[in-house]
Amino acid sequence: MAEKITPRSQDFSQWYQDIVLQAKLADYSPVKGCMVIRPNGYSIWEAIQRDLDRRIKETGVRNAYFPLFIPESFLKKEAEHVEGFAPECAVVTHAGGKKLEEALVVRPTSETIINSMFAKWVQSYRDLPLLINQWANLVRWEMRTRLFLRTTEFLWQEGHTCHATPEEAEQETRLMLQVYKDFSEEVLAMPVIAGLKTDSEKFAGALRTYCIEAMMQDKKALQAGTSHNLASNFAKAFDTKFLDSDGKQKLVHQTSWGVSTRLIGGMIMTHSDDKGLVLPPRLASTHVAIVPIMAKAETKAQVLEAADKLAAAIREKGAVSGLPYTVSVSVDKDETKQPGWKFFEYEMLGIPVRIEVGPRDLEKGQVVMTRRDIGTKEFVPLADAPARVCAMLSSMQKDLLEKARAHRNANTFRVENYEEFKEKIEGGGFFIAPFCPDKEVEAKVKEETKATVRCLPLGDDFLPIPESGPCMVTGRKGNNVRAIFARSY
RNA sequence: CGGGGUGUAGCGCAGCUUGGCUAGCGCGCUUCGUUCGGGACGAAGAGGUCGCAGGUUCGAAUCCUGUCACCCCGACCA
Repeated sequence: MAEKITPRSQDFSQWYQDIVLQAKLADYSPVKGCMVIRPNGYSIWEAIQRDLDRRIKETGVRNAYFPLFIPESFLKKEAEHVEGFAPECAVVTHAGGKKLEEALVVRPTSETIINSMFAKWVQSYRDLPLLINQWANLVRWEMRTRLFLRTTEFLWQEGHTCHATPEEAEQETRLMLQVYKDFSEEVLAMPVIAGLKTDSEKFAGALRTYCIEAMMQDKKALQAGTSHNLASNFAKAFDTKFLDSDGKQKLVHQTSWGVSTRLIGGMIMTHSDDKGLVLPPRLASTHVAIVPIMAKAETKAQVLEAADKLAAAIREKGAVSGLPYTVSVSVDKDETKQPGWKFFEYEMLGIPVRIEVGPRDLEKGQVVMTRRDIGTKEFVPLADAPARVCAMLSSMQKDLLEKARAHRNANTFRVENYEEFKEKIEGGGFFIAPFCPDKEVEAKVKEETKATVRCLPLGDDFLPIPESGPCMVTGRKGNNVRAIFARSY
């Protein structure tokens, strides 16, 4: 039984944790840093998988599966890669009752094990492009963990592709970035900024890393997905070559890209409120909860019948409404819980639409509908209810995105100089400024302000474009680009 | 690894400063009855090696020593 949620909005981490635990999305596991995903949480992941998998396949990518264990030597083949990942690897040294000849690393990402196979699969330019994706679990032994956002083991999708030319690889990298951006905004209703990571933030082993960055309600940034142009770095290490049409042996150009269960955390921190979870309809496994008011014995049968009929009518209407999902309706016939209790529970769980059907409504030929995010009650004639539900689901999906976008835009600022930035960063938000990316300068900014360059945004999108000017931090002129600075998760 | 905090019933906590009788409270759970349009009420019940180990004492949840675990903040990262 869910207890009343304790609003602890002054402490965003606690608030977030309350939502996760009380909406029964996840639990702490017996192993520190790992997470047990409960059915409520997993159904969100299933919705993400279903939709994103379709989008990925539409680009021509096919699913496959590679092993959990990676020989230690594979990881060491790409110098930058091993340096980046070695500290957070879990390593199996014993198995079958004895010490292993070669230790096995539990995959922190699969570039190496996949390249060991790609090297065999790719022979000719006719084998290219090779477009592979896998849904898998990973282990990264981080120092600090957070439910959904950074757990020791997590679920993700990782795509790995090989191309004949650098141009094709770059095109694929950008294509998948766009897939992520569209997915994030259309399905999670989470607006993101697509951009390029600076060298100090890029993936270990990549030529370039692109990312999508979202703003949470506490105005901190969350990296929600990445797409890497790996160039031939791994191809060199694994000798992944093909014979081109010009008769020459060439190294393939590769990409890799992924999003994880972190998206669930981001979605929660984007939409939820002190009453609990708020689920965008496209992620909900139940869209409509009908609560029949069954108190009076003489009207009970009539109310239940009306509720069942309404549920059927909504399902029917949903099927022809053009909504990109099957509208799922539940009728709560549990007589041991009072209606009020049910209302609070459905709010906690984030069910998008709640409908009350009671004897007084039936007399007037109406029902009471409540949208989770705005919470105002609406009296709707029974006959109009199915259409109204579909319209509500559709507008809720849109409104959540717009609300989050408005929040982000209202907290995105231009800054002119470093002093101004240092002052304003205390209030949180995104800060856009001309910047000349440089490892040491970025380290200094992080040290002094706890903020990092989240990305160098692509395109103009909504962003206020700073006048071309001197680098915000160093004051140097020339070669500056727009950068977004923020504190992040 | 550094800083802070917490371990007492399934969950949330009080009690500890200043040791004392049978360790309390709220929620939840069980049974019965009345309820039911925003978290119902009454009655009766079940549930505890007070994180663990050692010490001081006539007597320890309480004092001392050690130890373990977890949470939050930071460093690392998706």
